[in-house]
Amino acid sequence: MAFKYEYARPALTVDCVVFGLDEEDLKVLLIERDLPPFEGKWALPGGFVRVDESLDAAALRELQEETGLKKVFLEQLYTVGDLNRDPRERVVTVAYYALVRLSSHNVQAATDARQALWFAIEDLPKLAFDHDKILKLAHERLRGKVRYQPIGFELLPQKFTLRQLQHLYEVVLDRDLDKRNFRKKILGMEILEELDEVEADVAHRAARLYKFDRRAYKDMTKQGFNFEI
Amino acid sequence: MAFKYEYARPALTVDCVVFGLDEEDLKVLLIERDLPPFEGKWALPGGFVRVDESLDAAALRELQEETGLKKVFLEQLYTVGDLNRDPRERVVTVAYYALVRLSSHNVQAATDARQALWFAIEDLPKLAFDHDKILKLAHERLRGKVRYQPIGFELLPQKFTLRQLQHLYEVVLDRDLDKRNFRKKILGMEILEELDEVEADVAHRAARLYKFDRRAYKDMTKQGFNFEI
DNA sequence: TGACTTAGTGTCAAAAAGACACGATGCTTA
DNA sequence: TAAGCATCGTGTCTTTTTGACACTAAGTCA
Repeated sequence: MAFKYEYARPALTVDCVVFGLDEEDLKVLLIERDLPPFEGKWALPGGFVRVDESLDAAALRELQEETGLKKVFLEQLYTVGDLNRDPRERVVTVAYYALVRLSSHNVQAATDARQALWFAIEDLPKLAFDHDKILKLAHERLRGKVRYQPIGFELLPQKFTLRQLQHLYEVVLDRDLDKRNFRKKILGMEILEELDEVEADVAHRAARLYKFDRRAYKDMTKQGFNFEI
Repeated sequence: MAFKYEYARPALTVDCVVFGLDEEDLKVLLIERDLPPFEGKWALPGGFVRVDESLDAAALRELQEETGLKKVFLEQLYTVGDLNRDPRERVVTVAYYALVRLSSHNVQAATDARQALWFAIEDLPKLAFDHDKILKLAHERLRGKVRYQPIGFELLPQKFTLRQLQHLYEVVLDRDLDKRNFRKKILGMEILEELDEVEADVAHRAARLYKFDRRAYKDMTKQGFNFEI
């Protein structure tokens, strides 16, 4: 007990809502807690912020420690500080959300976690603390933001088909999109680079692959372009 | 020094970017600090979060203590936790932004503040800590959010003319809007209640007054309506 | 009562969104 | 190796939305 303060201080943590996408669903990565409180319960990966690391660094570190994920897209979501959200003491948590390419990451439980598993967002277990609220908030943020910022690409492989891209928006926005209108719109933006490659290992005509052209996008935003699906 | 912890903890504060609108400009409320660090410098109103109050409550309390403002529209903005943002020690701050009806509030400096003053957002003094970054972030958030959430009304008196409403958007979005198109659009939403009253004390034909019909807006959002300017 | 200031109003053209269907391609399998 | 199957890739037309644009009406002031 080496650290003493004149006034009581809340503990400070970070928690991450990690989204991934497969052929079917939008998924969220949860860990099974290995320590009390809520031992054995599912929860968002997260943990205490060290006094000598930034909030972003803490989120990245906890993600890696508890799930093995590195170098993911990460953005701050909201800070939750209700009085009794943790049974031990006052804990304020800075929530983040992350987007990962599901296919290219193997998750692996580690520190403080028995296991880390992907859950379809439509089929979640009960969560520890107020993590269900945080998750809901993250889902709403994702749904809102994906429409006017090109963050959806973070959920896809670097090379993707227009079908995959459309599927992404259909899953996240939870509504069907018209194929021809979608293609017209997204290609009209000129932020996709058309590759001389088609998808492999499909039992039908293979679709062309595209890449998100981040440079073109940045240049265009400087000239007032607004991404919008 | 009665509070002891096993690990060092960052201090936790809240800071508020308070926006107001007058006939000319978008303004921000700043306080002149009465204590070190940055004594005598301008800063955002804010202060330490008590261990037994929620973050929102802390923001409201600090606003009232330092500026006299009560019952304002308040929304969380972002949490900043860079390592050396405070010269004393590690301080993490949860930033809020607030919108007030400038005409109907008298601000008054109190605890920890020599004075509280409104500054035009185009003409700000140098600020303490990293408050300039927070303010910029708040300004961007306001500009973005005002277009798709009806929060602008918080900056106007309860009864306002369409001219005032248009002026609000012109100031916040920093571009001119066409009078007829603006009126067509906003009246077409059916979220304004037309009053049997006109503005008073003007040296020309008086304009009709309107009220934001919050109930109609809520009903409509449930049916999928999306506010957008 | 005339000058001044702002209120309040509609049309038309351009652009964007949205509905809609079929031949081409490439793999599978009988 | 031909027929079947699944998905790819494409264009037109209608409706809706956006945006440009100017004058008369009302009320105040000198």
